[in-house]
Amino acid sequence: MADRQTFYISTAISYPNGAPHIGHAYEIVASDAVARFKRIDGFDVFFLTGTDEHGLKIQQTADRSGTTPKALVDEMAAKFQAMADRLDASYDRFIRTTDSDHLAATQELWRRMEERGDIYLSKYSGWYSVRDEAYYDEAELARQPDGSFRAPSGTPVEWIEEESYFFRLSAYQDRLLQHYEDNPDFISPPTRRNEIVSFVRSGLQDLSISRTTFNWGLPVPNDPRHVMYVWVDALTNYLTGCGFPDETSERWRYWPADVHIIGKDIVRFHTVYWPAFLLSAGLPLPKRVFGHGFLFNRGEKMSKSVGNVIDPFTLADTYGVDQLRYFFMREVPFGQDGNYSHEAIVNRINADLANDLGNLAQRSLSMIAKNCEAAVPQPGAFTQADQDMLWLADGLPAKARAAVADYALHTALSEIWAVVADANRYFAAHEPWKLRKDDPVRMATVLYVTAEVLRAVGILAQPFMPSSASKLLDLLAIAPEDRMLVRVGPDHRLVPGQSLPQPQPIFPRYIEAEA
RNA sequence: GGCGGAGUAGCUCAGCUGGUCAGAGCAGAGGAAUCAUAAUCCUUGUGUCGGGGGUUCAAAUCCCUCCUCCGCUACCA
Repeated sequence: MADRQTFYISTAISYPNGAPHIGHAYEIVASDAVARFKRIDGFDVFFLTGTDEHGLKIQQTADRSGTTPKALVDEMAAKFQAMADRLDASYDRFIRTTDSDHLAATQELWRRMEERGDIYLSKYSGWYSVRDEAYYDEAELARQPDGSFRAPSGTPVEWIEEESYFFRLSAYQDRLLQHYEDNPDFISPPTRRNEIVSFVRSGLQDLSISRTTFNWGLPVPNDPRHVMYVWVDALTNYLTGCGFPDETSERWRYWPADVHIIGKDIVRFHTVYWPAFLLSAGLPLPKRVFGHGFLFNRGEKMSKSVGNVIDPFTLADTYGVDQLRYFFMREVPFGQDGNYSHEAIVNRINADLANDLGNLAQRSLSMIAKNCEAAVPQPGAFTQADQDMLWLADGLPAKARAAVADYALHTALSEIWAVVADANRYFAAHEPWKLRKDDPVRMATVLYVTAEVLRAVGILAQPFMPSSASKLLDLLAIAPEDRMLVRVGPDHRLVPGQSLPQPQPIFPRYIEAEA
């Protein structure tokens, strides 16, 4: 156990200012698939997700709702966690930035950056729109006839000066560029890397990292007038999750993270600010940051006004958790934007799951149940065709590993389903239903080979569709300890004579409800 | 404006460092089979590989240019 290689993966922590939506669902499902994949590949995995609960907006929302920030985030965090559970996310910790150990971790990170001389007190000033709750650059403003300025949104702005602590981000430009250079995979996919490199090359300004205008946040060490602002607080969750600053914690072995899975909109914070903070604090940097794309509803961004906001719980209820997970990961190349629609989801469910895999399992296993005394058949000598089919299945772990190493989850699934398609062709070509009378040994061989393919596919499918894959492996009487990736292949074939349970359909077709 | 990415069959896209690269899946059409969740299998694409020019024996694949779309261009989580 202690010798196993660790793998630490995190999602971004969600800002629970509104209900969880499909974007949150997408991110956690994809991250979960990677976490599960690594587990069945023998890694000692730590999978972190959670909520980012401080900040002005939470405070304002709470004020508007006549509640307290803490009561609000307690309620909202529970929803996010419920979504993670509903989607079968196998997180090891659900972290909340209001957790007590997070205060200790964040203040310690602050102290270390301060010790390094990277934090100083100054004034944060700028054109502020009260109505937009945002600062604007002078270049963005429009001058009015009376000499005043307006924000791009048309709202009035005023010049505000506020005392703030700053982080000396400007000092890290060269070190960051060097790090990008030395670690080409640090930012993925490459298009995001290009953007960040270009951004950092253009020069970095110091970063305001505290606020005095609201108090729903973590206090700055030794200066409680200030709360830590946004990123110092939020990003540090990745350290808190594995025990920081207690380096004797049993979870500290997971740091540095192998990957932070995040949306493409927050790549900069994770690939510029975060590594700069860590460099300043003298901590190792995460190995990789992966910015995934967004899912759009028929090409349109979700918005309340358009009325196309979809509740992840409703999706799970409508299509099934595994079906939804499969769709997310198969339909859109991870890292790119994609679309979803009812038609597209139904098509995947019926074509890939029910027809290709579900039906293959059903047709082969029911023949075994009826003609092989409900036990793994005893195969005869393998022909070249049998051998070829088995080799294709045996090759899946290597292909899937390569794809997952690049976070190409859609490619991994594509490889797996290519073998499913091959198995359907193999099955049809050898017509075991005709062999039943004139060549039972040959029939048993074809059924055996098909079952072996199903075993491999079932093992490979676990990270993506945990409960369905588990059912499939149950139908093959595969013991829990035999469901690791290393069990795929010639050394651990199905044992002839092993009795099998009565086959059950695994992937039902999605039937359109009558209008 | 600057930097970067993309434009390939109806749809979604593979095609890395030039020579089976003109492809896959889905959708559509025809056929076969009946073990199976009316599932499966086989057959079927005359696409100017965004336009134009160039390099080369040979270019979606390299260079130039034009058109269109998209991302980033700092303190919003």
